[in-house]
Amino acid sequence: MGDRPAVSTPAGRWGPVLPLSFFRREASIVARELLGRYLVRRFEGRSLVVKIVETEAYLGAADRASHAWEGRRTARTANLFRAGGVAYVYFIYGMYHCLNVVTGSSEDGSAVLVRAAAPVVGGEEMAGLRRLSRASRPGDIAGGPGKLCQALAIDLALNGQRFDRGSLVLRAGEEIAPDQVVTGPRVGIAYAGEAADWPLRFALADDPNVSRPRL
DNA sequence: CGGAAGATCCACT
DNA sequence: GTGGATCTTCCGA
Repeated sequence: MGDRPAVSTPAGRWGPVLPLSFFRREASIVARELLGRYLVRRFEGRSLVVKIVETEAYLGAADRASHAWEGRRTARTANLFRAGGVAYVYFIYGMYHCLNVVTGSSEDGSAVLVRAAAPVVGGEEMAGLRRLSRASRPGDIAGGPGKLCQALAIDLALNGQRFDRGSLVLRAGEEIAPDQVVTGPRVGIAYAGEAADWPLRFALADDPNVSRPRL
């Protein structure tokens, strides 16, 4: 708790922009502290805003579930090995993208997957980007990593972008009390052996936008 | 150079 | 609950 960097720059509408120092810490700490933050996407002249409600930490070379497992460095994962504060976006299952926030120091390959968020501004436009005529249930807009990227028009064009400037910015948002956070094993990584059980998934308790399986 | 698998989502039974 | 969509990425041969 005492290791949170000061975020006292002049506040914009959704709180101050998170400084690069916020990201350059251990991935599980950043994953927990990203809950309640606002992700502001500038797209075609408008702002789309969501509040992060679910994250997962990926620890790098020692984590079999991580794309940086055993230090793997490929064209795809290059941005994972940069210093914290940039985006790592990848394409999966032939049709979806996933958004990661790179954490820690350069070379350690750690990151946080942004799994789910609550719509705050631009719900109508996000529903359109998702190709939903209307959102019928909570979580339809951004209740999963693939949905979130569709809703915010995130694709490989944003790979490597900084989160403290540009068209995808993280702002301080709300302070989340520790008893509002629930933890569990990560989703979709059963192949990862011992790492599959590590409690690196974080979510806001009882938030309807959290993806399945519920924590 | 081929093939298998994937940090997902949706429709259908 | 199950399977199909869809294609990049990566590893092994």
